[in-house]
Amino acid sequence: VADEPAWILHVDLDQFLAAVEVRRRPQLRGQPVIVGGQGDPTQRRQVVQCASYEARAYGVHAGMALTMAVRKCPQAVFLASDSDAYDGASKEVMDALRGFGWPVEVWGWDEAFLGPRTNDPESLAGEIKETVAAKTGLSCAVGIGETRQRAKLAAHFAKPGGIYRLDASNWLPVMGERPTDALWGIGSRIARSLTELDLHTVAELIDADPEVLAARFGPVNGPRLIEIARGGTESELETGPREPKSRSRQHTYPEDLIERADIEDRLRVLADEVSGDVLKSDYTIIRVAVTVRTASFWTQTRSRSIPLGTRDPTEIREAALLVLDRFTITRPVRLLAVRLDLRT
DNA sequence: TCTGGGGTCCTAGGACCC
DNA sequence: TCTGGGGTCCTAGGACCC
Repeated sequence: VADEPAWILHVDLDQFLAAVEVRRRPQLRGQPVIVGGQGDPTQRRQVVQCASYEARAYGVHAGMALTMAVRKCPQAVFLASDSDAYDGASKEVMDALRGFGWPVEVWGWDEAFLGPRTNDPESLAGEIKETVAAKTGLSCAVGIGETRQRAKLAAHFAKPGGIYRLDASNWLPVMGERPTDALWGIGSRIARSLTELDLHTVAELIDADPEVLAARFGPVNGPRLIEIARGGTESELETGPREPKSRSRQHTYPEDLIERADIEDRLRVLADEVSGDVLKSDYTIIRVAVTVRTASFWTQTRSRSIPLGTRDPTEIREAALLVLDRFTITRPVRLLAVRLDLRT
Protein backbone atom coordinates (compact mmCIF):
# COMPACT_ATOMS: atom_id res chain seq x y z
CA VAL A 1 0.00 0.00 0.00
CA ALA A 2 2.82 2.39 0.89
CA ASP A 3 4.07 2.47 -2.70
CA GLU A 4 0.67 3.37 -4.13
CA PRO A 5 0.33 7.02 -5.10
CA ALA A 6 -1.01 9.62 -2.67
CA TRP A 7 -4.24 11.40 -3.62
CA ILE A 8 -6.42 14.07 -2.11
CA LEU A 9 -10.16 13.48 -2.34
CA HIS A 10 -12.52 16.35 -1.66
CA VAL A 11 -15.95 15.29 -0.47
CA ASP A 12 -18.60 17.99 -0.88
CA LEU A 13 -22.17 17.35 0.26
CA ASP A 14 -24.91 18.35 -2.18
CA GLN A 15 -27.20 21.21 -1.05
CA PHE A 16 -26.30 20.22 2.50
CA LEU A 17 -28.69 22.26 4.64
CA ALA A 18 -31.65 21.67 2.34
CA ALA A 19 -30.78 17.96 2.14
CA VAL A 20 -30.74 17.63 5.93
CA GLU A 21 -34.17 19.27 6.09
CA VAL A 22 -35.57 17.04 3.34
CA ARG A 23 -34.13 13.96 5.06
CA ARG A 24 -36.37 14.55 8.07
CA ARG A 25 -39.33 15.71 5.99
CA PRO A 26 -39.42 13.22 3.10
CA GLN A 27 -42.58 14.78 1.72
CA LEU A 28 -40.42 17.76 0.65
CA ARG A 29 -38.32 15.68 -1.73
CA GLY A 30 -38.38 17.16 -5.21
CA GLN A 31 -39.77 20.50 -4.04
CA PRO A 32 -37.99 23.83 -3.98
CA VAL A 33 -36.69 24.22 -0.42
CA ILE A 34 -35.06 27.38 0.92
CA VAL A 35 -33.27 27.45 4.28
CA GLY A 36 -32.45 30.76 5.92
CA GLY A 37 -33.06 33.02 8.90
CA GLN A 38 -36.20 32.14 10.81
CA GLY A 39 -37.76 30.69 7.67
CA ASP A 40 -40.06 33.67 7.27
CA PRO A 41 -39.67 35.25 3.82
CA THR A 42 -41.63 38.32 4.86
CA GLN A 43 -38.93 39.23 7.38
CA ARG A 44 -36.45 41.77 6.13
CA ARG A 45 -32.70 41.51 6.57
CA GLN A 46 -32.49 37.77 6.31
CA VAL A 47 -30.84 35.83 3.53
CA VAL A 48 -30.91 32.42 1.88
CA GLN A 49 -28.43 30.11 3.54
CA CYS A 50 -29.04 27.16 1.23
CA ALA A 51 -31.42 26.58 -1.67
CA SER A 52 -32.27 23.13 -3.00
CA TYR A 53 -31.49 22.47 -6.66
CA GLU A 54 -35.20 22.78 -7.42
CA ALA A 55 -35.16 26.30 -5.93
CA ARG A 56 -31.91 27.19 -7.72
CA ALA A 57 -33.69 26.50 -10.99
CA TYR A 58 -35.72 29.64 -10.24
CA GLY A 59 -32.59 31.72 -9.75
CA VAL A 60 -32.52 31.48 -5.97
CA HIS A 61 -29.04 31.19 -4.46
CA ALA A 62 -27.24 31.49 -1.14
CA GLY A 63 -26.81 35.06 0.07
CA MET A 64 -29.94 36.33 -1.68
CA ALA A 65 -32.43 38.23 0.47
CA LEU A 66 -35.38 36.04 1.49
CA THR A 67 -37.77 38.74 0.26
CA MET A 68 -36.15 38.41 -3.17
CA ALA A 69 -36.21 34.61 -3.02
CA VAL A 70 -39.95 34.50 -2.36
CA ARG A 71 -40.54 36.71 -5.39
CA LYS A 72 -38.49 34.42 -7.60
CA CYS A 73 -40.00 31.23 -6.21
CA PRO A 74 -43.24 31.87 -4.30
CA GLN A 75 -44.12 28.17 -4.10
CA ALA A 76 -40.87 27.30 -2.29
CA VAL A 77 -40.94 25.84 1.20
CA PHE A 78 -39.11 28.24 3.52
CA LEU A 79 -37.46 26.73 6.59
CA ALA A 80 -35.61 28.19 9.55
CA SER A 81 -31.90 27.51 9.81
CA ASP A 82 -31.27 24.86 12.49
CA SER A 83 -27.57 24.76 13.25
CA ASP A 84 -27.88 21.97 15.82
CA ALA A 85 -29.36 19.69 13.17
CA TYR A 86 -26.54 20.55 10.74
CA ASP A 87 -23.90 20.00 13.41
CA GLY A 88 -25.33 16.55 14.03
CA ALA A 89 -25.63 15.59 10.37
CA SER A 90 -22.12 16.87 9.70
CA LYS A 91 -20.74 14.67 12.45
CA GLU A 92 -22.51 11.63 10.97
CA VAL A 93 -20.88 12.33 7.62
CA MET A 94 -17.40 12.91 9.04
CA ASP A 95 -17.62 9.73 11.12
CA ALA A 96 -18.58 7.81 7.98
CA LEU A 97 -15.58 9.27 6.17
CA ARG A 98 -13.20 8.47 9.03
CA GLY A 99 -14.42 4.89 8.80
CA PHE A 100 -12.31 4.45 5.66
CA GLY A 101 -9.18 4.75 7.79
CA TRP A 102 -7.48 7.49 5.74
CA PRO A 103 -6.59 10.92 7.10
CA VAL A 104 -9.64 13.22 7.12
CA GLU A 105 -9.48 17.01 7.28
CA VAL A 106 -12.88 18.54 8.06
CA TRP A 107 -13.66 21.75 6.17
CA GLY A 108 -16.81 23.33 7.51
CA TRP A 109 -20.13 21.55 7.90
CA ASP A 110 -20.32 19.95 4.51
CA GLU A 111 -16.83 19.43 3.14
CA ALA A 112 -13.83 17.26 3.93
CA PHE A 113 -10.51 16.24 2.41
CA LEU A 114 -9.32 12.63 2.50
CA GLY A 115 -5.71 11.58 2.00
CA PRO A 116 -5.68 7.99 0.67
CA ARG A 117 -2.94 6.03 -1.09
CA THR A 118 -4.46 4.12 -3.94
CA ASN A 119 -4.00 3.20 -7.58
CA ASP A 120 -7.71 3.66 -8.21
CA PRO A 121 -9.05 6.86 -6.61
CA GLU A 122 -12.23 6.72 -8.70
CA SER A 123 -13.23 3.40 -7.14
CA LEU A 124 -12.60 4.77 -3.67
CA ALA A 125 -14.63 7.88 -4.53
CA GLY A 126 -17.51 5.65 -5.58
CA GLU A 127 -17.31 3.71 -2.32
CA ILE A 128 -17.32 6.96 -0.39
CA LYS A 129 -20.43 8.18 -2.15
CA GLU A 130 -22.21 4.87 -1.52
CA THR A 131 -21.16 4.68 2.12
CA VAL A 132 -22.16 8.27 2.89
CA ALA A 133 -25.52 7.71 1.21
CA ALA A 134 -26.10 4.42 3.04
CA LYS A 135 -25.09 5.68 6.47
CA THR A 136 -26.54 9.20 6.35
CA GLY A 137 -29.02 9.35 3.48
CA LEU A 138 -27.10 12.31 2.02
CA SER A 139 -25.50 12.63 -1.39
CA CYS A 140 -22.13 14.13 -2.17
CA ALA A 141 -19.74 14.90 -4.99
CA VAL A 142 -16.12 13.72 -4.86
CA GLY A 143 -13.20 15.54 -6.46
CA ILE A 144 -9.84 13.85 -7.01
CA GLY A 145 -6.43 15.52 -7.32
CA GLU A 146 -2.87 15.56 -6.02
CA THR A 147 -3.51 18.74 -4.00
CA ARG A 148 -6.33 20.34 -2.07
CA GLN A 149 -6.72 22.95 -4.80
CA ARG A 150 -7.14 20.36 -7.56
CA ALA A 151 -9.42 18.11 -5.52
CA LYS A 152 -11.56 21.06 -4.43
CA LEU A 153 -12.08 22.34 -7.97
CA ALA A 154 -12.61 18.80 -9.23
CA ALA A 155 -15.47 18.44 -6.76
CA HIS A 156 -16.96 21.60 -8.19
CA PHE A 157 -17.02 19.98 -11.63
CA ALA A 158 -18.42 16.78 -10.10
CA LYS A 159 -21.44 18.48 -8.58
CA PRO A 160 -24.05 17.36 -7.99
CA GLY A 161 -23.34 13.82 -6.95
CA GLY A 162 -20.56 12.94 -9.39
CA ILE A 163 -16.86 12.10 -9.45
CA TYR A 164 -14.21 14.08 -11.30
CA ARG A 165 -10.43 14.02 -11.43
CA LEU A 166 -8.28 17.11 -11.93
CA ASP A 167 -4.61 16.15 -11.96
CA ALA A 168 -1.32 17.17 -13.55
CA SER A 169 -2.43 15.77 -16.91
CA ASN A 170 -5.62 17.80 -17.34
CA TRP A 171 -5.21 20.80 -15.02
CA LEU A 172 -3.97 23.16 -17.69
CA PRO A 173 -6.36 22.01 -20.47
CA VAL A 174 -9.33 22.31 -18.10
CA MET A 175 -8.35 25.42 -16.13
CA GLY A 176 -5.90 27.38 -18.29
CA GLU A 177 -8.40 29.54 -20.15
CA ARG A 178 -10.71 30.11 -17.18
CA PRO A 179 -10.74 33.44 -15.33
CA THR A 180 -8.52 33.62 -12.27
CA ASP A 181 -11.45 33.78 -9.86
CA ALA A 182 -12.36 30.24 -10.86
CA LEU A 183 -9.51 29.28 -8.51
CA TRP A 184 -10.07 28.48 -4.85
CA GLY A 185 -8.57 31.40 -2.92
CA ILE A 186 -8.96 34.05 -5.62
CA GLY A 187 -12.15 36.06 -5.28
CA SER A 188 -13.57 38.98 -7.17
CA ARG A 189 -11.27 41.61 -5.61
CA ILE A 190 -8.00 39.89 -6.37
CA ALA A 191 -9.26 38.91 -9.83
CA ARG A 192 -9.97 42.58 -10.55
CA SER A 193 -6.50 43.60 -9.33
CA LEU A 194 -4.97 40.93 -11.54
CA THR A 195 -6.90 42.31 -14.50
CA GLU A 196 -5.20 45.65 -13.89
CA LEU A 197 -1.90 43.79 -14.31
CA ASP A 198 -3.26 42.39 -17.59
CA LEU A 199 -3.58 38.93 -16.04
CA HIS A 200 -6.97 37.49 -16.93
CA THR A 201 -6.69 33.70 -17.12
CA VAL A 202 -5.21 30.94 -15.02
CA ALA A 203 -2.61 30.27 -17.72
CA GLU A 204 -1.57 33.93 -17.70
CA LEU A 205 -1.26 33.89 -13.93
CA ILE A 206 0.98 30.81 -14.06
CA ASP A 207 3.43 32.74 -16.25
CA ALA A 208 3.22 36.00 -14.28
CA ASP A 209 6.30 37.66 -12.78
CA PRO A 210 6.50 36.75 -9.07
CA GLU A 211 8.21 40.07 -8.31
CA VAL A 212 5.32 42.02 -9.77
CA LEU A 213 2.80 39.99 -7.80
CA ALA A 214 4.79 40.34 -4.57
CA ALA A 215 4.91 44.10 -5.01
CA ARG A 216 1.16 44.21 -5.50
CA PHE A 217 -0.12 41.60 -3.07
CA GLY A 218 2.66 41.23 -0.52
CA PRO A 219 5.56 38.84 0.02
CA VAL A 220 3.38 35.88 1.02
CA ASN A 221 0.23 36.44 -1.00
CA GLY A 222 1.93 37.37 -4.27
CA PRO A 223 3.91 34.18 -4.84
CA ARG A 224 1.04 32.13 -3.47
CA LEU A 225 -1.23 33.29 -6.27
CA ILE A 226 1.08 31.62 -8.78
CA GLU A 227 1.11 28.41 -6.75
CA ILE A 228 -2.68 28.44 -6.69
CA ALA A 229 -2.77 28.89 -10.46
CA ARG A 230 -0.43 25.93 -10.92
CA GLY A 231 -2.90 23.80 -8.99
CA GLY A 232 -1.69 24.24 -5.44
CA THR A 233 0.96 22.49 -3.37
CA GLU A 234 0.99 19.07 -1.81
CA SER A 235 0.82 19.30 1.96
CA GLU A 236 -0.23 17.16 4.88
CA LEU A 237 -3.87 17.12 5.84
CA GLU A 238 -4.66 18.50 9.27
CA THR A 239 -6.60 15.75 10.93
CA GLY A 240 -6.58 16.92 14.55
CA PRO A 241 -9.27 18.95 16.25
CA ARG A 242 -9.16 22.62 15.30
CA GLU A 243 -8.11 25.03 18.03
CA PRO A 244 -10.27 28.12 17.50
CA LYS A 245 -8.45 31.46 17.27
CA SER A 246 -11.55 33.55 17.84
CA ARG A 247 -15.24 33.35 18.59
CA SER A 248 -17.76 35.96 17.58
CA ARG A 249 -21.42 36.77 17.73
CA GLN A 250 -23.08 39.26 15.45
CA HIS A 251 -26.63 40.34 14.84
CA THR A 252 -28.41 42.39 12.23
CA TYR A 253 -31.42 44.00 13.87
CA PRO A 254 -34.75 43.98 12.05
CA GLU A 255 -35.11 47.66 12.97
CA ASP A 256 -32.17 50.03 13.27
CA LEU A 257 -31.01 50.93 16.77
CA ILE A 258 -31.22 54.64 17.50
CA GLU A 259 -30.95 55.13 21.25
CA ARG A 260 -27.55 54.91 22.87
CA ALA A 261 -28.94 52.92 25.79
CA ASP A 262 -30.47 50.44 23.36
CA ILE A 263 -27.18 50.01 21.54
CA GLU A 264 -25.37 49.40 24.81
CA ASP A 265 -27.98 46.88 25.95
CA ARG A 266 -27.69 44.92 22.72
CA LEU A 267 -23.92 44.98 22.92
CA ARG A 268 -24.05 43.57 26.46
CA VAL A 269 -26.26 40.74 25.25
CA LEU A 270 -23.85 39.87 22.44
CA ALA A 271 -20.84 40.05 24.76
CA ASP A 272 -22.51 37.78 27.30
CA GLU A 273 -23.56 35.28 24.60
CA VAL A 274 -20.10 34.97 23.10
CA SER A 275 -18.50 34.87 26.57
CA GLY A 276 -20.83 32.01 27.42
CA ASP A 277 -19.71 30.13 24.30
CA VAL A 278 -16.03 30.60 25.03
CA LEU A 279 -16.06 30.04 28.77
CA LYS A 280 -17.67 26.62 28.37
CA SER A 281 -14.18 25.58 27.26
CA ASP A 282 -10.77 26.29 28.65
CA TYR A 283 -9.90 29.33 26.55
CA THR A 284 -8.48 32.67 27.70
CA ILE A 285 -9.63 35.86 25.99
CA ILE A 286 -6.80 38.17 24.93
CA ARG A 287 -8.66 40.72 22.80
CA VAL A 288 -12.20 42.09 22.53
CA ALA A 289 -13.37 43.55 19.21
CA VAL A 290 -16.60 45.37 18.45
CA THR A 291 -18.05 45.96 14.99
CA VAL A 292 -20.66 48.60 14.20
CA ARG A 293 -22.54 48.72 10.90
CA THR A 294 -24.85 51.65 10.29
CA ALA A 295 -27.98 51.73 8.18
CA SER A 296 -25.92 53.01 5.26
CA PHE A 297 -23.73 49.87 5.56
CA TRP A 298 -20.72 51.83 6.78
CA THR A 299 -18.84 49.23 8.82
CA GLN A 300 -15.97 49.61 11.27
CA THR A 301 -14.23 47.38 13.79
CA ARG A 302 -12.31 48.53 16.83
CA SER A 303 -10.64 46.39 19.41
CA ARG A 304 -8.82 46.34 22.71
CA SER A 305 -6.12 43.99 23.78
CA ILE A 306 -6.23 42.27 27.17
CA PRO A 307 -2.53 41.47 27.58
CA LEU A 308 -2.86 39.22 30.61
CA GLY A 309 -5.98 37.55 29.30
CA THR A 310 -9.28 37.07 31.11
CA ARG A 311 -12.07 34.59 31.69
CA ASP A 312 -14.28 37.07 33.55
CA PRO A 313 -17.54 37.77 31.68
CA THR A 314 -17.95 41.10 33.47
CA GLU A 315 -14.53 42.24 32.32
CA ILE A 316 -15.33 41.14 28.77
CA ARG A 317 -18.65 43.00 28.79
CA GLU A 318 -17.01 46.15 30.13
CA ALA A 319 -14.20 45.91 27.62
CA ALA A 320 -16.79 45.74 24.84
CA LEU A 321 -18.49 48.88 26.17
CA LEU A 322 -15.13 50.68 26.38
CA VAL A 323 -14.43 49.80 22.76
CA LEU A 324 -17.90 51.03 21.81
CA ASP A 325 -17.07 54.38 23.41
CA ARG A 326 -14.30 54.86 20.86
CA PHE A 327 -16.82 55.03 18.02
CA THR A 328 -18.60 58.24 17.19
CA ILE A 329 -21.98 56.91 16.17
CA THR A 330 -24.17 59.46 14.48
CA ARG A 331 -26.29 57.14 12.34
CA PRO A 332 -28.84 54.44 13.11
CA VAL A 333 -27.13 51.11 13.81
CA ARG A 334 -28.01 48.09 11.72
CA LEU A 335 -25.56 45.51 13.05
CA LEU A 336 -23.43 44.96 16.13
CA ALA A 337 -20.78 42.27 16.60
CA VAL A 338 -18.48 41.16 19.38
CA ARG A 339 -15.43 39.03 18.62
CA LEU A 340 -13.20 37.48 21.26
CA ASP A 341 -9.66 36.55 20.24
CA LEU A 342 -8.36 33.55 22.13
CA ARG A 343 -4.90 32.63 23.36
CA THR A 344 -3.52 30.01 21.02
C1' DT B 1 -35.47 43.54 -2.67
C1' DC B 2 -30.79 46.11 -0.07
C1' DT B 3 -26.89 43.36 1.30
C1' DG B 4 -26.66 36.97 7.37
C1' DG B 5 -23.46 34.71 10.45
C1' DG B 6 -19.06 32.58 11.72
C1' DG B 7 -14.49 32.07 10.79
C1' DT B 8 -9.03 32.43 9.01
C1' DC B 9 -4.92 34.65 7.27
C1' DC B 10 -2.21 38.59 5.64
C1' DT B 11 -0.68 43.57 5.40
C1' DA B 12 0.87 47.80 7.06
C1' DG B 13 1.80 51.72 10.03
C1' DG B 14 3.02 53.40 14.48
C1' DA B 15 4.79 52.76 19.22
C1' DC B 16 8.43 51.28 21.75
C1' DC B 17 12.70 48.98 22.84
C1' DC B 18 17.57 47.59 22.07
C1' DT C 1 22.90 67.07 15.50
C1' DC C 2 21.97 63.34 12.81
C1' DT C 3 21.73 58.82 11.87
C1' DG C 4 21.56 53.00 11.29
C1' DG C 5 19.07 48.62 11.78
C1' DG C 6 16.19 44.76 14.09
C1' DG C 7 12.41 43.06 16.75
C1' DT C 8 7.74 42.84 18.94
C1' DC C 9 3.23 44.44 20.10
C1' DC C 10 -0.98 46.88 18.97
C1' DT C 11 -4.48 48.24 15.93
C1' DA C 12 -7.31 48.64 11.67
C1' DG C 13 -8.58 46.86 7.53
C1' DG C 14 -8.68 43.81 3.36
C1' DA C 15 -9.70 39.48 1.33
C1' DC C 16 -11.25 34.99 1.24
C1' DC C 17 -13.93 30.98 2.62
C1' DC C 18 -18.17 27.97 4.13
